[in-house]
Amino acid sequence: MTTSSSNLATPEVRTLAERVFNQLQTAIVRGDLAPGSKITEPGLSKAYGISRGPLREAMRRLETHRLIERVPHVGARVVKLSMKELIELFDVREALESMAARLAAEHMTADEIAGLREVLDVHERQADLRRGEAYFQREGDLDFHYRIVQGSHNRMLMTILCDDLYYLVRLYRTQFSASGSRPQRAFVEHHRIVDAIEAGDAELSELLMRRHVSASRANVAERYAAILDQESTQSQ
Amino acid sequence: MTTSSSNLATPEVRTLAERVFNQLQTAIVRGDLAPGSKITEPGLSKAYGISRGPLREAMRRLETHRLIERVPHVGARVVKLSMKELIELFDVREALESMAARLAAEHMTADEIAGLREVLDVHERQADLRRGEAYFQREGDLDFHYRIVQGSHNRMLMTILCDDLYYLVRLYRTQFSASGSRPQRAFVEHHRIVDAIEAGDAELSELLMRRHVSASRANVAERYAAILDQESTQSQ
DNA sequence: TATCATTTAATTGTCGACAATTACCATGAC
DNA sequence: GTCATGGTAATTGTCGACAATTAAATGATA
Repeated sequence: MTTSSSNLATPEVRTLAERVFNQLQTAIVRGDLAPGSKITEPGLSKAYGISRGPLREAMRRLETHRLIERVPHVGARVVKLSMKELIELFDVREALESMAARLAAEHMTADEIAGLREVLDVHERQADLRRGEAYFQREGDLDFHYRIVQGSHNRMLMTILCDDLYYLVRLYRTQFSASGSRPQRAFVEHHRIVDAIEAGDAELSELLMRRHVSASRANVAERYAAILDQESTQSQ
Repeated sequence: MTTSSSNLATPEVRTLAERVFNQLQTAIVRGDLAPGSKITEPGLSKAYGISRGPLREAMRRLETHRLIERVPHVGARVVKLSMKELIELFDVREALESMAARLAAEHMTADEIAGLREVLDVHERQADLRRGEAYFQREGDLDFHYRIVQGSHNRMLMTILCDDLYYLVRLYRTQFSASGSRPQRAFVEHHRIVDAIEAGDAELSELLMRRHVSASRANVAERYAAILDQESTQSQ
């Protein structure tokens, strides 16, 4: 709905399970379903007006996307990212996205590169309009990374990153209410990455993307440490 | 059953769906269910003596592990790896396993390193016994990679590599009847990787593992090209 | 004979009910 | 007062049947 389109290619809802999966997925990412809260099959079944059959299928899909955690005979809970898991997520992203950047430099078409530059332009224009507001930038940032992964022309990479991990990235951004971290720096880095890709320099593209993700992780870790510090000072 | 234990930590079959999932998983990896063959819910339901409910759950788990492919309202087929997808798999492995090696060099405990060396010893002893036979070596090779991933202490990495991709690796080895490729080279590479990990040299561990996987991919690609060549000469 | 439309069979999607397991709560013993 | 034990309620796991969709088979027409 609010996404900048282009990437989210309407998952073709052909079945009840798919529809409810989408609804639940957005509900979790948006925070409507609180992290760590228990979700019960009869409850959701009534809430969404479907039987437990397709609902279980939707829940299993949520589980594979790591948005909920299920225990046999016990139940399911909405995932609650810890700092440790967040760092883990960044490490995996660093590995996969740097590889994606390398492959993108080798396989990306002229059209795809043009589209990538367009994303950067929109990105920058929004930055001029509203300096502080980083809401749209976040989606734009995701769109940028999204397109590079697609440019790798590696379907397995696309599945793991776009279908699995990026949901977690968005979930983290709502859970930690992560606001604009380091916009200007990210701009520059994005530009350099695109330059390297356009030049067909696989090695450089990989290196720059690796640094980019790594810097993002360091920034998040720093911010989180600050929050922890602040909380311990307040409460105790 | 035939695996060298240690890693495969008995998935605790607490439900029918889990049991059937394990049975189907081994059946697919062993090739009892032919690649590309269509599997039907009533068929499997009767074959395994369970209703379609838990069977569908098992099938969905197979789908998330990329062992079958499902199309809504149409059906499911056992996955059939193409050469393109195989290369994709290697690229993803290169990215993730090199990261795993880096993290292993930083976080692996002394006990874990000792276990790793033990695997190498067994590996080498078997190589002395039977030069040509590479059957056990393959499992040993997987065990080696498995332990390094676990040594990374990154749960997300472990899930993606061990729970998802390694099933595909084993499937590929049966589908392409990949026999011992380059045992002596792999030995040396394995040893050097462990040395780097033990020395705590993250950079070197990462580099060596990257080269190791990359060499493996090159080897597979070369062999496959040879097979294709041979087939085209024979049939046409 | 080839192509298209219609029918038909089979498979998947969905539903409601029953059984098994688990968690919670109350009661009682130490 | 704390811990163990039993019972009860709720949730998950499983099943069989019905509805919807798809693919194949049959027949009709150009």
